[in-house]
Order: sequence, then structure tokens, then C-alpha cells
Amino acid sequence: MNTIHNAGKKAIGSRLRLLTAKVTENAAEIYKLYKIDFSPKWFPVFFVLSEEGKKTITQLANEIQHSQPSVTKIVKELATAGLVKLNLETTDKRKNMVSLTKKGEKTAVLLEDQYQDVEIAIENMIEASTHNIWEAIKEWEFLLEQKSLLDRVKELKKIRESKNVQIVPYEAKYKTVFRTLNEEWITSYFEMEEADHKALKNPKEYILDPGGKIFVALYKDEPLGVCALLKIDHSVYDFELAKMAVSPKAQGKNIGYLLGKAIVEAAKNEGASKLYLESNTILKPAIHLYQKLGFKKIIGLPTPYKRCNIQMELEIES
Amino acid sequence: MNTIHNAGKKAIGSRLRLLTAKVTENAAEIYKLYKIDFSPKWFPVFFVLSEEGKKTITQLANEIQHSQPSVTKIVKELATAGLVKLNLETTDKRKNMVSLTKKGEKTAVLLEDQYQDVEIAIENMIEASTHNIWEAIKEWEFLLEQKSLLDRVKELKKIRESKNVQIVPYEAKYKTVFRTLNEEWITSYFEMEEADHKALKNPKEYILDPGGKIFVALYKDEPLGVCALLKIDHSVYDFELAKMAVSPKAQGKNIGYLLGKAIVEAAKNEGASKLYLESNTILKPAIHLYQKLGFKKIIGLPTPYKRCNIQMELEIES
DNA sequence: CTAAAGTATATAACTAGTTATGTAAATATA
DNA sequence: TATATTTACATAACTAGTTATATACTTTAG
Repeated sequence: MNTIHNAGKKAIGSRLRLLTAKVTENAAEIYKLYKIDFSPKWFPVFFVLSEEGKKTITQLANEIQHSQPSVTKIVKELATAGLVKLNLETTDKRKNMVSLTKKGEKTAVLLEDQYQDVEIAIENMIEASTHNIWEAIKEWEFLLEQKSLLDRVKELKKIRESKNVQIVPYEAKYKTVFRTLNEEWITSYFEMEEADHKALKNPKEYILDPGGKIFVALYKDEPLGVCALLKIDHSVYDFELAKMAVSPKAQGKNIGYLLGKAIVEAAKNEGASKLYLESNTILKPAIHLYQKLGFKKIIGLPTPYKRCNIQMELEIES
Repeated sequence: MNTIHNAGKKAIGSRLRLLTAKVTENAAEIYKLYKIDFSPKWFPVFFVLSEEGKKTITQLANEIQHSQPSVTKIVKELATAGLVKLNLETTDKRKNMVSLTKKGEKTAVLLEDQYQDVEIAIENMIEASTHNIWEAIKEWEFLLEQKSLLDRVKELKKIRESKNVQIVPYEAKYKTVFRTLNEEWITSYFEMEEADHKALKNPKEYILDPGGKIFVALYKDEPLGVCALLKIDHSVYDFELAKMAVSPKAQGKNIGYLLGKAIVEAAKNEGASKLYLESNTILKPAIHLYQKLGFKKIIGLPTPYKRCNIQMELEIES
């Protein structure tokens, strides 16, 4: 019978929906009990108007956190029931100012007894429970305001998937992957340049032998990301981060960050105090990643790459 | 901005609705994040099927506490998406047996990571709060199962309204009320009889002077209910409860019960050990009230009233 | 064995919300 | 001051559920 009750907390959405439905259903009955011709869905709009006098449609929508069309509909129904009057004089003719009618105000008074009884009934239920649902709802509203459930799940996804990512040093068998992953992104945004061809065709000769490193990211044992640390001949920088490439199908798995971390660590082990890189501002996720790794923008160094329009450096703490 | 947040606990329905909407909205985004073509509303049905194999439409509806047409729709969508197969052979041709397809089972496996991340995200939120919403929801489900919110409110309404009801002894100024309230209900179900006319026209002579009592129920100072204690000449009974009448507009305010209690109390003060009454079984609320007061059905005493088809007595504890 | 009652499901119509869109009025900008 | 942009709202179309109802099949009772 109760498989769904064993579905665990991931089913909290379904559980909330069912509870909400039950409470709303009861609310409708309660209005009937008090012989007041009133629909539960009118409550938020009606309550705000009775507390605060007149309001425009949009103000009401913001206050009760419904969509504007929803409020438009509710106000229409309330007007038909004779509880509110609308189109009150405003200087701004777009606005539809709404307030309670005499009948509306009378209804508000009639509702007071009911409100009181319902309030007490709910308080009694809360008192009868060990976990306070009212406070819990308020806390969740706050927590979701701070960070959505989506963002929370995103973070956990990243952490979990990082565990499936292994950063390993370059081996000859990764030569093709190193070239194709880089070619993929370069050709989709720019054109391959002479320097690219050289380095990608002969990584050993152009990167490793001069004292550089290459790392490969394995996701569930499949090579889906690469990045190089180049030994460069420069007055300020000894090393450059370059040839970072992550397969589109592995996006969002934190692979770029893990590769970057590995490169920085390698540079540190080589005794570097600064790390240099070149990129292009249209590659927004990449720039964001570099910033996350601690790189800061610098200006005006010569570069062999046409596509480079931004240069960054990272001060390595030793 | 937040009038509605000051509306108090009576707005718990609205708050729950908003929270549910927010969570569901996030759920849809989360499925996208995991690149699984899946709608949140499919979850309960899909989950049950993946846990329990094959089920009929109705079995699914019961398990997930949706209506049967809702499940029919969801199953159709799942079938279109290729995740379930239906109309599996059963001996009973009315039944539509549903189970996951191979693709469905693969999807179930794919969903496992997501489920795990969501589960942890929610657990983290619960841990970050002082009031456990998950346990609170379960408690409310249980409490509402025990007694609906409607019933809880009903009880409180009765208690509150009892406080507005005052039971006072008969005075000459209540003569008209005593007659009209009784005439009202008698004529709407039966016909006035000779004994009625006498007692209602001359309550002093026919009821009070022989040693009886009349009580009047005032609701907010308005006389809306009456009841008489008749002194009778009988081998077993000395007193009879009679001429109980409550205005229809005062129904549900516990007035009948309060009048009855007052009459029983008066009989007790007069030293009565038993109290008698006559009624008719078509007056269901009245019979129910008498039972609530402790009266039990007895048989076969003579009566001057045609409309009497049931007789009851109450043993008064001294 | 047949008629009546009950069950399982599909379908239609409704409900309480949503997003998308068009229009008129107001405000900002060149 | 004319034009572009923004705002307020109504309306239409959609969504995820509901209740009501029709129909085919099964079970029960006579």
C-alpha cells in the first residue's frame, strides 16, 4: 500500500502537494460551515485588502506572490460577488485600483470568528506535534530564498561527480584525445593557428620535453578533459596554463576545475611563483573558471595567438 | 510588502501552496540538469512501478493517492515517452496492467544518481533547520487522518458559540417566543394537536403552575431556543422533557444540548430519578441529541400525541 | 443461466493556478 | 517634441490536477 511513503525525502514535493490539497479541501468546507459565501482562493487577496485598504492588481500580485493574471481573475470573482469595487480613480489610467465594498467589509467582520477558530485549530495541531510545521515552513521559505533547491542539488552533483573524475599524467595513448578535444573547441570558436598545430601534433616535443606537463581527466575511465602546463621563456613567468579542453558531454562535472587545480599544483611543485594564461573573453565559462582558480586579469604582453584578447596571472602561494 | 506573512497560521494553506509550487518548479529544473527527459508529475507512478514491478491503473492510483483519471493520464504520457508498456495480459479484461519497458528500467537506473543528490540536498536543508519539516509533514498527515481540520474547527466553533449562549428561566416576556418557536417546527413536520395549543397558549397555567419549568436560550441576548420540564402524573416518571425548540438560524450552536443539560439539572434538583420524553424518529437530529444527553429508548407507554413514535428515558444519577 | 450489481477504466468537463502575448498608457530618450 | 521603452493589465492558451459520467467487463444472486 505505501510504497510512496517509503520513497524517502526526494518525494517531499509529492508529499507537500498531497498535504496542501488536503488542507485546501478542508478550507472550502470550513467556509461552508460558517455559511459565508466565500472561496478559499479569494483569501489572500481579500485579506490584504481588508488589512491595507486599496491596492492595484500588481501590488496585490506581489504581496500574495501570485501571478498578475491570477489576481485579475480573483478580483473579478470578488467583484461579481459584490465584495470589492474596482477601477477606482487614479491619475494613472493603466492602474486598476481595488478596495472592499461595504458588503466586503461586513464579510471581513463575519470572517473574524472563523479565522479565530481556524487559527486555534491549527495551533492545537502544532502543539500536538513534536515538530512545528509552521516554523518549519518559514525556515524552508528562508532557506530556499538563500539558495534554491536546484542550486543545492547542483553543488552535490558536482561533488559526487568529482569523485568519478581522476586526473592522470599524460601518456602516449592520450595523444589523439589531447589533439581532438582541443581542435574541437578551437575550431568551433576560432581557427587553428600554426602554434596550435605544432603543439597538438607533437605534445612530447613541444610541451613535455621542454619541461612542461600535461594532465588528462578520466571520467569513469574515459578521457574527457585535458590541460597543459607549458614551460615558457619569459622575464616574469616560467609557466603557462594552456590547451585546457573539456568534452561538451562532460560539462558540469567540475572537470575543468579539477584539471586547473592539478596544473596549479604541478607548477607549485616546479617552484613557480606565478602562473600565466591567455584566453578570449567570448569564452565566458572558461574565464569564470580561471577566476575561480584565482587568476586575475593583467595587461599588454605579446602573444603568438590571434585569438587571445585577455591575459591572466595567478600568484602561487608557496 | 509582506501583509500575507502576517496573516497568521490561518494562512497555512496559502503558505503550503507557495512552498509546494517552489519545490515542484525546482524539481522540473533538476530533471533538466540531469539531462533526463522526465516530468516531475511522472515521479510517483514511475517510482512505484520501478519498485514493485507491474500494477493496474487503480492500484497505482491508490498507492500514490491520486485520482484514477490522473494516473490514466500519467501512464499515457509515460507510454508515449516509451517508459512503460500497458495492457499486459490479465485474465480480467477490464484491467490495464502497467509495467516499465527496458527503456524505463534504464531511466530508473539513470535517475538513481539524481535521487541520491536530491535526497542529500533535502537532508542538508532539514539539518540546517531547527524544525524538521519532513517529520512535521508526517505528523500532520497522521493528525489529519485521525481528525480532519474541518472537524477540529467544528469543535472549536461549538465551544466558542456556547459561550455566547445563556440559559435563563422563563419570564412572561418570552411567552410569544416559546409559542412561535414550537409552532414553527411542529407545523413543518406535523400538525398542531390539542395538547400543543393548550400548553403553548398558557405555559404558566399548563406547565409552570403544576410544578414544571421552562428554560430559554439566549444567543447574544436574542431568545432562539426553548425547552420545558413538565411535571407529570405517572407511576414511573415524575417529569417529562418536552417542547424543545431551537430556531433554524441558531442551528449548530450547541443550543439544544445546553437546554437539555439545563432541564436535566432542574429535574435532578427537583429530586427526579428518571426523566421521560416523547418524540418522532423522523426528527433525526433531535433523537441524536437526546441520545447524547443520555436518553435511552423504551417501549409502549400511552401518549396523547399522534406524532409520537418513540419514547425515551434518562436515569438521573444523584 | 440470466439479470442485477459492482468494478476498472477512459473520457469529458471543470478548477486553480501558470506562462505568453497584445494593447493602452506612462515614462524616458534622442 | 516625437519616438522608443517600460509598465499595468486583460486575455488566451496551457498545466496538473480534480469530479462526474459512460462503457465494457466481472461477479453475485435468484
